[in-house]
Amino acid sequence: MSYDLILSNIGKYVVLTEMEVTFFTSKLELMEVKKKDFVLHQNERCKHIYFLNNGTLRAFHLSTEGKESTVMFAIADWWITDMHAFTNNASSIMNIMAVEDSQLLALSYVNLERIWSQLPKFEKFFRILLQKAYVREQLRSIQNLSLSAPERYDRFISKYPEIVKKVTKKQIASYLGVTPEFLCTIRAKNVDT
Amino acid sequence: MSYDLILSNIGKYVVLTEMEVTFFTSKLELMEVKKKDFVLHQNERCKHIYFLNNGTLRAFHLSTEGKESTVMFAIADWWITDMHAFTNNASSIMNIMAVEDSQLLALSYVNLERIWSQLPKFEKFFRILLQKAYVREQLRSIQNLSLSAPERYDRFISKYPEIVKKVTKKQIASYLGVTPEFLCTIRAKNVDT
DNA sequence: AATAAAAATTAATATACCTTAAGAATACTA
DNA sequence: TAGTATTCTTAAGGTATATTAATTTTTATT
Repeated sequence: MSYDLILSNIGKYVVLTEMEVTFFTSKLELMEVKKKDFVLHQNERCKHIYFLNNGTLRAFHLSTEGKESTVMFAIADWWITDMHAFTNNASSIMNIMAVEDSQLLALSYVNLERIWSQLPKFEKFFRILLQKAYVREQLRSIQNLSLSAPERYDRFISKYPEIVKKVTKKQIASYLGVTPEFLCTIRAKNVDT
Repeated sequence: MSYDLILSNIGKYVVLTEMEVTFFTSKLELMEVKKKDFVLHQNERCKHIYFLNNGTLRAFHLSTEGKESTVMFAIADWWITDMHAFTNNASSIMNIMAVEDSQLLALSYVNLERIWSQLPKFEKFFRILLQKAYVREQLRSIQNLSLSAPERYDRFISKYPEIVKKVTKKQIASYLGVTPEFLCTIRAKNVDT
């Protein structure tokens, strides 16, 4: 069933009653997207937060010069959205696109606010989710500042082996902040990978 | 009084009763630190989250090669901690040091858990706090990937003018991920700043 | 006020990473 | 299945930023 994964994801941090499960799942919309479909377009409103049942998504910022910067990848069991645009009803600074055919559960901000007000447990759950997201992003900043590109690549492949299987080298390069050509020379020197 | 600022900070997002204020403030410890005092040492446990009443703090990671990377600055009305170490009772990956004499309110994790369990409003407050921290950090990642050093410097001084007044150029350089020498040449070209 | 220490500046040289370009390998599409 | 587009790879040359070092300015200490 489509809700097993999301319920076990939430169940890691809070325990829900049957009624709470019913209320919560009634707010979810199941979505199927094809490879290369846009889940979110940059500069448009971001109405939903998405949970990945399966597949792979990529969030990327497109600069005025046409340069892509990958903000994050998401695979099964991950949540993804443009958090600023989502929580402030602002226009988004990133695109979210399917790397492969994917199945998502979408939750609108309007519904999330209803959930928060009726089920305070979800405030706790999202607090924990955001705590982990913040820690992850802060660690990324530290590593961007303190490590060379080859070191960042090594950490990436050992930290996210499942993502490495799904996305192109070019996309990894744009996450690490190097050109695909330079990532290639990095890999040529790493005899192993 | 020492609690005015923190209560107005919290009051922006949740409304507290008098009893809740009393309960919450009873968990805070007032601390005074002198310039260059360590509030947190890297590799040690991080027991507290800190709210700045006044002064300036800097969080920085020290690599094995001795290179400093500034993770964040905090001025009056900001919260600061090593979030990973704090929430997981893990050893910290950063130092937090006073840039100038500062007055802090410290809240231990043990007490924060008591507050969360007794006052669910504080789950909401921290959810919002973490949401903003995550968005800020994600934006920083995007800018590190997509902008040149001079552009990053321009954004920094226009986004954080109050911090610019308090910290050294060297510290700003280590936040931007450039050497102090290079920041200097950037500034020399910017006729204005 | 004098001295020491740290930060800021400037400049020469070095290097990590980028740009451009072209060919080879994979992956899509008709 | 061929044809086309995309990604990956390799290499030459270029640029942004680092390194080293020396000087000046600012800040801290006695």
